[in-house]
Amino acid sequence: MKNLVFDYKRCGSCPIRHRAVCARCDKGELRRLEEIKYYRSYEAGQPVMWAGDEMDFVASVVSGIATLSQTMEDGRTQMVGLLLPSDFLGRPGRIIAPYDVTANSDLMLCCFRRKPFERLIVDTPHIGQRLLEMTLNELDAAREWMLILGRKTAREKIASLLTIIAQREASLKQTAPGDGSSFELPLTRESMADYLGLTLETVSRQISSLKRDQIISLEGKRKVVVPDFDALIAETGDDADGGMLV
Amino acid sequence: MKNLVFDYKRCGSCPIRHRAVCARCDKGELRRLEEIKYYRSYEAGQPVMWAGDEMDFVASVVSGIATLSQTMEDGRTQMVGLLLPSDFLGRPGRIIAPYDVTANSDLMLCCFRRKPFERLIVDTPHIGQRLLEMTLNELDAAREWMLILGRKTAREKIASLLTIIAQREASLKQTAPGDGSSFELPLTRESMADYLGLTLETVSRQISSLKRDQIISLEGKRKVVVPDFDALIAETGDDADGGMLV
DNA sequence: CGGTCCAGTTGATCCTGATCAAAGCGGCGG
DNA sequence: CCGCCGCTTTGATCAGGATCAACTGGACCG
Repeated sequence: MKNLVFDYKRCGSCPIRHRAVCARCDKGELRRLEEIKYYRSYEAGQPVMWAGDEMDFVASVVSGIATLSQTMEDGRTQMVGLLLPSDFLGRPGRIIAPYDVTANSDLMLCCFRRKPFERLIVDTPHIGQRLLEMTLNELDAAREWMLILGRKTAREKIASLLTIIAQREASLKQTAPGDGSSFELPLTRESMADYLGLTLETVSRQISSLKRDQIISLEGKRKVVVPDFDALIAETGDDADGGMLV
Repeated sequence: MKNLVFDYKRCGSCPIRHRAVCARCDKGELRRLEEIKYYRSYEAGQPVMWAGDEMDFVASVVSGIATLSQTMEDGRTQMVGLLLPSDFLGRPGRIIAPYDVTANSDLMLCCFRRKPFERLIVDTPHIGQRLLEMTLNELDAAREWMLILGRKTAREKIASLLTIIAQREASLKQTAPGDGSSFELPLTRESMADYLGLTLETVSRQISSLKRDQIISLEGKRKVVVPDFDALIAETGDDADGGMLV
């Protein structure tokens, strides 16, 4: 989750400053990337792929939000991944999508055709290493998320989610979230509920409660203002320095 | 989680048939592995490392059970990883342990010193690729686990855990779990509770309930017999073929 | 044999978050 | 302007699992 400072000079030819593949790529590698690259856009709510579909590309999120989720037969759903701009989607070496992927807002993907991308990984070990690093980061985030799902109260869950989003939005702008910081909530109440293993009513109530206790305030429905960031972190149940800063 | 058929012939010089590094290693690579390898054993209950410790090795589980877990300040704990024999522990490229690691039964690790192991990865791309594949498997397991934690009832959680353990034990023996199969439960009620985000009382009650409904029976405290495996799977809430078979 | 310890079981009660229901609030098209 | 729709908020009630507490049974030991 730690922010990667993109190497703009060296990555000039890659329009999205792709986290996985640009920072250390030479001219030839960038040319090969350009050759297998194309863009796709999706409207809010549109499915990108269903679990079980064949994946013919891997991709990087240029703008918008995508979610990974699992659904049970009776309709219960759990979000298992949240992809913000610069996040990576797809798994080299896997052909079948393991989860439903949905555009949660208007979404632009920078896609790379899977087969030649896999060849590129084999030829270019540092790309493989970067993918391993990113996958380990995702694994850490997933395990942090497991603690949230398994052991936190509804209020702590909401505070944790707000903290995570604030930190990720800040890291995209290369800053740290501080007092008075504000950010757009890119999720509906229902998506937040699917993220946290709650119902949308409980999400709404807990947000109202945090508002009542002056931990946050809302401008409109979606913009969140955090007057005292440490106060928000205190509500997550984590100790001040550990946990969420992965 | 799919079982890897070890290449015994080529890995003869690696006593543990290490999943990560043996299957495609040549003589020179195996020699380098031997040079940086050593064994460590731990008693049941003994900590292997704490979150925040410096890790000077990566390792493979030879025998016994290890768990990864996170603990909140007030003592609530969530298990985030369960390592059975042949599973891999550690993260090339990371120096600080992200979670507590505990020996949950007598445990034997085959360790590799971290620094030279990382060098070996750089020199030997197929090891890096194998690590990426294993990490993706762990990520899939973590996300399956998130669905369990976030959306399943206590009874479904227990059934899911039993299914997972049955499948992993079976895969170590290169078989598939079937009707009448039985296995050792390697976890106490409390560990099961930490795995599933429940209390140990609830775990005990749900196991009793499954016993009462003839879904399982127990021999002693730890040996579980499953007369009808499909009936157990039906209790997990997953559809028959998807989900758990990752 | 009795005593202690520990993992597990079972019971009674409580509380958090789910469920069911209704109403508020923009935004948008006619 | 109205009516409709999607999203959100709030209220009333319910229930699943947590909590607190007592008890069982086996292993170990003097």
